[in-house]
Amino acid sequence: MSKAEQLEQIRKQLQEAGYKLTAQREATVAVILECSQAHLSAEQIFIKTKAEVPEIGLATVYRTLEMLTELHVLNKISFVEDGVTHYDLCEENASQHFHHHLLCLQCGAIEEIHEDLLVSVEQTVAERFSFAVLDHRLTLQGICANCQAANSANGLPANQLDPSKQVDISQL
Amino acid sequence: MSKAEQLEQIRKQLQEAGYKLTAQREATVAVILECSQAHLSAEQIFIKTKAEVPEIGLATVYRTLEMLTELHVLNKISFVEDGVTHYDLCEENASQHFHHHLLCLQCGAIEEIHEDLLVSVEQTVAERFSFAVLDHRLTLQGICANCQAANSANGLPANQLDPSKQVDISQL
DNA sequence: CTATCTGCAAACAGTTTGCAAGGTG
DNA sequence: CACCTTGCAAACTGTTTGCAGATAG
Repeated sequence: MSKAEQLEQIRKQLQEAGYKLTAQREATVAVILECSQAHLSAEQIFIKTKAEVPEIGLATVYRTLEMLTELHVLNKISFVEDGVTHYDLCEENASQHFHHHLLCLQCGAIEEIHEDLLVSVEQTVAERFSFAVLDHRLTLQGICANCQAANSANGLPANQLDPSKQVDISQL
Repeated sequence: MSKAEQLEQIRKQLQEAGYKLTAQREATVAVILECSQAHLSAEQIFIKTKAEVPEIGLATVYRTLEMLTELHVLNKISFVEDGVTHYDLCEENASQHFHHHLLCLQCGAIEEIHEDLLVSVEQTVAERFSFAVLDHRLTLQGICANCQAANSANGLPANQLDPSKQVDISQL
């Protein structure tokens, strides 16, 4: 599905839910689609949207994000426990199951995995704990391929954190 | 390992790291050990500690929690994206791998699973994405056994959320 | 005795809310 | 034209910090 189609679909969802189509909302949605891989925070979305629609206020962005979360267009997430909420675009298809994330502890990069790796895990839990699984949140923390290569090049163990290279993840 | 032994061990860790053993810190650690299953927030820990040591201040609790997190005695977590950090006691044994959580979306109960269910998942990711996994965060969201039973008793589908029973998870 | 630690209050950052003005359907 | 939506500023919440006095080692 193309960006334009996605935007059109979200627009329709808003309308069906009885919301009005304002310039601010469209611009916000456009920014979110544009940067869907970036896991932006509200503030970051605000700044990017303000570049398009300068008269927008931060409160409106928050209200729009809240709205989109209710409509299951977005998911709130926080990888780092720094009190900042980031927003993640939901998959457009039927599967309500949330995708997984790989968080590089060295460079802070976040990669998404869209295969569902937890089918058997969820089955195990359902059986062993009588727990009916509806969704999941999985983040694997480690070192991405790039940083492994960089570490090797510097004569360091590839699969161990290089503290000198480590960025402050809470700044992301 | 008993509570007393754990407390003793943490006390030793503090000392070795060059921290002083104050009454406030001991009381805070005691509360955390006491309620290790409850995933308390800083405020909740403060209230329980103040019951023991009334002259303690909230800032001290925050500073102690920060300290214990650095010493890898605690882990910061947030199941619900409400901006409140909760604290989770680390396993005392060698395995640095974080345990998993089952979050009941109906009653808000949180169960811990201490078996590592992700060995094969991590292997898959390592191979397919060249990602060196160091740790993980997994929360399975669904309906606990209790709520399933309650739903059944009320003639509702056991494995589907009963909205009328749903508590505000962000209040936990 | 000295460096660390404490409580308090003020400062902070992210988010939410009340309100009057503006815009959509 | 009625109601929704907006921007602004003020309020709020969880957390952090500066400081003078208290305290552990």
